[in-house]
Amino acid sequence: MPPKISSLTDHERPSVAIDLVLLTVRDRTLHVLLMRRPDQGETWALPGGFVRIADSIEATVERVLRDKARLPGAFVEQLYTFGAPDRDPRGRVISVAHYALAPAERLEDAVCASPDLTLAALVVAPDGAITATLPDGAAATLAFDHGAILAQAVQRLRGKLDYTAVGLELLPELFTLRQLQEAHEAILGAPLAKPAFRRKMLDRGFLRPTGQFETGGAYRPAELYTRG
Amino acid sequence: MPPKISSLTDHERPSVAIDLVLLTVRDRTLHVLLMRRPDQGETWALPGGFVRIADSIEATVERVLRDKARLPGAFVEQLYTFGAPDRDPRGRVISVAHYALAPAERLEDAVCASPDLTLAALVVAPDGAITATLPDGAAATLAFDHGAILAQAVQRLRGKLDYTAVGLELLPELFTLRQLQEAHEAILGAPLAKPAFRRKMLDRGFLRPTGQFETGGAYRPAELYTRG
DNA sequence: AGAATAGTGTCTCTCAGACAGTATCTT
DNA sequence: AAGATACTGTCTGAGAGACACTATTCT
Repeated sequence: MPPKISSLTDHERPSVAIDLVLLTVRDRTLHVLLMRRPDQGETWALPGGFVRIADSIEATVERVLRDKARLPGAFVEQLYTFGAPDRDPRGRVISVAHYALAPAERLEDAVCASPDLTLAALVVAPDGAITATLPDGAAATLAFDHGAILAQAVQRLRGKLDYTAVGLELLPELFTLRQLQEAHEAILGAPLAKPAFRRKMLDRGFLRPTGQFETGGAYRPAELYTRG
Repeated sequence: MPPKISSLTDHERPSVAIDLVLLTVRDRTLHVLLMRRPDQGETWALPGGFVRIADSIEATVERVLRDKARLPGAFVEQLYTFGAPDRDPRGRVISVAHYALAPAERLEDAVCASPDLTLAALVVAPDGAITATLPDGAAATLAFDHGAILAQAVQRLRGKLDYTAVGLELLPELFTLRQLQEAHEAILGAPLAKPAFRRKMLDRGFLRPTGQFETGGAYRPAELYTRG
């Protein structure tokens, strides 16, 4: 019997999980959805779940998105697979990390529906280190290597902003160019020039004007756009 | 006992493997290292191996690189994790795919040392589909989902060419700008303008002139550069 | 001398950043 | 009318592509 086949049956196998970095923008600040971990003291964790033997990775992500974050159908992309032998003290767990984006309202609904969820603001230090700040102002202690996963998700998102329409996933159906620019600025942590931002977005054809305008504002209403 | 803990012990666990897309440039064409699979008929596969329970993913990659491809220390980066339940007919195997780059000479040495290895040229069809062509001119039949893994590796490499010095990994210690340009052109499948290419490479500081010149050429010798 | 390639100078076009200006809405 | 914001026109500088030119080596 060739050794390759025997490896399938003989060797002890690790558990495989997925973890989800669910990001949104609220109050001009990037936020992440965290779950309370009662078994780990006052630490917080990214929503996650084990990959069952008959499920694909994508199906597992969708299940976690539905059951733990109550956000089926959000934008998701695979991020990186973390497999250090000691990353989870409970045993050997390899985690296929994903990041997901959703409008703030949808995440707020999810947080209201479950007392174990919270939205933590991401504060970027001058040296680039990221701190997740809980609503009470305290810094969240993250379980396992979830801090590293979070940092990598933010980095990936920043890189994708330049050449994709990924920022649109953070906004509701109809939005103004100012909202989109504020979302970009929140992710990049730096201000952007308005005229250049407008031209770039419109020239690329990622969005389409609707002819409708925002209401309720104190000043001149801006036009509403949608994905196009 | 909370359900999270029980998942670690109760559930049936998948096998986890790594697969390696080992790329190089030879004769102005991108090539990939393939292994013969006697148990799968006349099909070819990417070098790979199972992640042992106490090994990290990186250690597994290094082991495969050393034992199967005989190329320790090559440039490697994680690519994507493939986890469709039916991707391997022998059982449930989740594969963390990586891609690696090495100079052609080093890969040719590895191929000479092992009769189960070959270098297949990657021919890109007008529609973008990639065919691995064996030295005898026949198209290689790839095992499992290795065709999809290969395609994704090429796509990632193309994207990285623009903003990183990743092309240098494909060349020997000393190289000319023409060699570097030919490597880029082989990966992109399109010709590049010489002056623009020179300026970009030199301005970015990725490489450093050595003052030495190539020898044995039929015409004017070009200066040799190295990483810097 | 001629051929082939190495390497450079210059023009243009595109695009991002910056600034200032005009337009339109609310109070 | 005043004030605030939406939206636009224009200048400038950086960088890529195209082209032509000079430089150097071998036959």
